[in-house]
Amino acid sequence: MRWTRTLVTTLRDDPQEAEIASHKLMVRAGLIRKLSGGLYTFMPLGLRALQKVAQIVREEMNRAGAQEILMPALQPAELWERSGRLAAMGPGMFKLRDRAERLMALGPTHEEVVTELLGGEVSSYRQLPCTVYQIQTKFRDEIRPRFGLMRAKEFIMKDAYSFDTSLEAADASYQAMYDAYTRIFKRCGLDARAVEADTGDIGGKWSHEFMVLADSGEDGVIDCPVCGYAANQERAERKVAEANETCGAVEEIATPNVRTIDDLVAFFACPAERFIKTLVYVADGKPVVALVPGDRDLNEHKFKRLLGAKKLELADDATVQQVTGAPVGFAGPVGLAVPVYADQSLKGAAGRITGANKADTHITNVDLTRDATVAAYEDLVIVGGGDMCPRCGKPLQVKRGIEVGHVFKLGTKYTEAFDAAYLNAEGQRELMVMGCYGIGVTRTLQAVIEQCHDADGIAWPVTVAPFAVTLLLLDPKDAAVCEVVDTLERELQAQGIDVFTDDREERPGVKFKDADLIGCPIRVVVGAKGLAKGGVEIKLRTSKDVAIVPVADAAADIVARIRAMRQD
RNA sequence: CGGAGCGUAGCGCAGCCUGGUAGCGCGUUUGGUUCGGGACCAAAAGGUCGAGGGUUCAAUUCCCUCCGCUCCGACCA
Repeated sequence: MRWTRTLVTTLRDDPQEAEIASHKLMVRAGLIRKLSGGLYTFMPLGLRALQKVAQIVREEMNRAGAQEILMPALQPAELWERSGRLAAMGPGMFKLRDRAERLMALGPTHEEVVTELLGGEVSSYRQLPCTVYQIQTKFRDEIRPRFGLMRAKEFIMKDAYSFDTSLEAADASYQAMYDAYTRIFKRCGLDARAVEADTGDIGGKWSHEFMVLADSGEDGVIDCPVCGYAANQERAERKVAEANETCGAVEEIATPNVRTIDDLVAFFACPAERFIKTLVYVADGKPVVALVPGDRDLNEHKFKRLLGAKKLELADDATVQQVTGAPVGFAGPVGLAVPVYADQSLKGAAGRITGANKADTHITNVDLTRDATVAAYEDLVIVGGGDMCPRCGKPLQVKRGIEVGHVFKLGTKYTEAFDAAYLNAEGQRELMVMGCYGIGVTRTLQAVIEQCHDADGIAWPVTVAPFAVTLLLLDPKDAAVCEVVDTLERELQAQGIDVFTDDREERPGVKFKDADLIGCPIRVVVGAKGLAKGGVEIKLRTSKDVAIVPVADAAADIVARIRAMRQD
């Protein structure tokens, strides 16, 4: 392909809207253009790279035995009512009405559609197991679209769904997808790892996320360097020792205007972990209280899961006043009429300081077991670096990660809602057991750039590069140079190699800079000077070495280099 | 939605505080000199100063409302 015949406009300056490297580079290299918040056009170079990623996904899905289908993005909302997710998704789902005023939705995911579909198609155990997938545009009315393609309102997802006769069989389907994911991210040149994850709204019991480690990642990843335990920070657990403390009688202390943990630390001259933070929440309309050590934050995901609540939010000031009888800042666990849950690290805690449920007052020498009624001691805090690994007890590390894929074991949550049953060998109806598996294809593309770039631009892995080769035509008016370029292009294309030729009337410096920015793995320079020195110049994007190769050997040399890169 | 900031030419920005209707760099067009790591000279095109309202003789500038965008939190591939 020739640059002068292609819509590729590179930018010298970083776009004002972009914050992270991959987003800046995608805009600067002319891969994407923004239409509006969270909505992007793929330009020719960006689309080529996207299609490379999609093709890798497709090949590995097929290899894992999944069948490609394509479901409608536009779906009747009634389907979502049946699964109960119309409410659960809430404003996160794009909704509209057709001319008959029927409520429709733009699919944010496809569990409902696929379960309805397979429920009708599968009637016998002989048809199982069955895994289907699609690569399709999804719509989510994100509260805050961010970082270009990382969190967009419209994005391309590969979603796969497995249907099995039993939990054991479903485990095998899950493992097949897990393995396929590992291969997909490796082939994309990504350093991705699977971590234990929270299941969120999709539901189900168990899930793994595939994380690309990057400082710009939106998720915290907890990682044990000793035993290999890895989990999303939302789910990560820790090992704690029980407190087993004792103390004297409770004492009231006047603490006018001392509300926050920082205030308390200053007032009592005592470390934050000696305080008990009392948090009032409202779970599905009912107030509940969570206790965590003063130096820790509550993990709302864990609390929500423990309560089995659909909705959990921090109580407003009026509710706090009602529950504790005191203004915000003086809540404590003693004498509350609502259920109280405490972090496991507070089991046996005594001699602690907490709110007195009375304005401008705290109490000391609190023994939780003696003075309060705690419904349960459970793991409730956000695990951080330095906490102990739940498996081996060694210190954990925190890293940042980009979630590029997620695999779930769903069980029968959806097959039950849609009565998706089959007849087993004994002729009895049984619900199919499901799994679902997503890859953010557009996000994966950006993650590749986030991981593969330097100060000069993108450094594509050969497997997803929009072109394997950029050919710089340095002297477009020199007939000999043009002929070499024509021949090389032909020879490489005959071998199935994508070549992007910079045939613009630009000075060499401009072409070098743009070639680095766009970042194709191999750069070939054809110019009068080079030819005089004996041939064309071949350089890898990731190396400084330049090889001068005779024109006659150039094509073979390039092909060999690409093969070598594909091997890695 | 809560908090912070921004909106001036295709892109990146200045001007606004202290009103007198716009300027710089990049890019684009034309001509010339250049030509191996983002050249130089000359000329030119390109702007409802986000939208609406208010104050004023006069608003890009001051005030109000709305819209859009970006960043920090809850959602997620």
